[in-house]
Amino acid sequence: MLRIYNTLTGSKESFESMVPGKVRMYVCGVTVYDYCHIGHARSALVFDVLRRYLEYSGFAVEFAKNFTDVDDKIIKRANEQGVSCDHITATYIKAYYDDMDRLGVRRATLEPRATEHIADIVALVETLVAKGMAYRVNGDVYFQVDRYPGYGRLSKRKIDDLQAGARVDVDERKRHPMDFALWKGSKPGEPSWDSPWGPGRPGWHIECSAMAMRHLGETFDIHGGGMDLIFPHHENEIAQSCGATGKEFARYWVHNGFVQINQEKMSKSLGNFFTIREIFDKSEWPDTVTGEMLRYFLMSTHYRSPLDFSDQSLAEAKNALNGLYDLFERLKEPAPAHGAADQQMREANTRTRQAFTDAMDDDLNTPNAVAALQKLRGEANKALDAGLSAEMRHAVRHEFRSLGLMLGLLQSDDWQFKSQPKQSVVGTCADERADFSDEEIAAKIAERLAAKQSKNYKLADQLRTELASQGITIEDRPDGTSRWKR
RNA sequence: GGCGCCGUACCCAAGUGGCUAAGGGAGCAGUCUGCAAAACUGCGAUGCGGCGGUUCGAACCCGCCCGGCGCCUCCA
Repeated sequence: MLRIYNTLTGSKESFESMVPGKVRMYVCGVTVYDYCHIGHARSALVFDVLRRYLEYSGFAVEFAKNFTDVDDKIIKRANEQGVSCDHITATYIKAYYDDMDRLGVRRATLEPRATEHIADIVALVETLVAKGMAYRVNGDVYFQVDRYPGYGRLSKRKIDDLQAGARVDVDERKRHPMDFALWKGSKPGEPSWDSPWGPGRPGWHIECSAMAMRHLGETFDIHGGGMDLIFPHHENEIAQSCGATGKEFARYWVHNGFVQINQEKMSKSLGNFFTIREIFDKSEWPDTVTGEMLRYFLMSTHYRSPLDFSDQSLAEAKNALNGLYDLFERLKEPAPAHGAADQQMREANTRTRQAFTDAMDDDLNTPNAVAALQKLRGEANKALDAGLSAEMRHAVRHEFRSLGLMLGLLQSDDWQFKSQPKQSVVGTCADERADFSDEEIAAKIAERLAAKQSKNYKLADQLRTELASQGITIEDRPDGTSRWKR
């Protein structure tokens, strides 16, 4: 039974879906005006894992993740580049998919866009106006926060405590400083749609309410996003949604913590952010390996804690994964029909699955879940020393694959091969390395093997040194063959 | 000013009242190896920012202090 931290109540609660066997969740996606950074990756991954775990737990998951494709920032970016808003959004939606695919983030079952739901949005705003919860100022429509008595219950704030205008000028036309735009009259040249209040476009918060209600119903199970969305975005979603329907909006509010750089929030204003593609481009490993490194890294800290990104932590994730994949290689070796350690291994598998699901049930405690996998690695290696049958070896690999699937890890069959660094393409270093083709390396290795067999170790070592000078490392295997990597 | 979070070994990171404080990385030692590399095995905090308090018992609860951070504005 999953227990999950609900921001609304401030405590871990047993998760019970409204409809048995079915979960409906909505996660705030991205505003498509720029490339995604690691913070976006973390959020996407957290909810990808939540979705995977719910599915493992037997739920059919209806998962909506939106694209905000009409917004001030998009308009600004389009004007800067002298292109249309459509061009901007198309560009960054494509980039988003590229990034998410490399991270192994599964597509949501529904991916609504704000511009495709203008009619829903207008209808929702009309309802709020009719109920007296929203008012018109020229071509704009504002939500009046003091008409919704529950305002502040998600972010635990009182309206009076909010220092409106502390860092931004208050719009004098608003009745209360915290009132927010549901509909914005548009200026010439901006994207606009007809409405009862004249040509305009949606405010930021209303699209999520409209799309969630359209696709998941007026009340649904889980609503998620980054911590920073708690206020004002999600607070406002609740106000306008509950205000319109008189029903609860989402039942469980789930928020992930930030990615930081040197203990500080990563943000564009501080200029200390890394885009996802930047990490892949800079990585010396192939994309599949880099993607798994990132996933492992992001899973090794609890989703609600802040997490510090660095090259070192990424390298540690790589090394930790190496240990797992090395075990998988060992498991592939020829094995007897019966093993002395089969029984204890079987028990270890069972124990691990229990520990893993216990960890996941406890508010998605992925660090503990990963620890359970690592513990099984040690047990499997010891069992291997004591003797494991072919069947049991297969069962162990299957256990890792099955549990790893919930985290999107450990699915590769040829990681060792793939984890050779990708070939450099530019720079003097690469030019030197390009001296040896794969064929030449193979020839050198064969030559060295022959030298070894005739116990001409001097020559063998000389060949190894020669290859090492080109950045090629040789590993001898027990059967006398050698493998190499750059 | 309001609301909130964090401080656990060299580094990362679980644990939040009671068996020997998970797990990973690094390091060190050993096994294997012609020598290496890789791998495997072993070792590692009498203590959980500090000081008090509650309790039979606290890393975990309470208070104060020190240090760091977030939200209150667009932000994952």
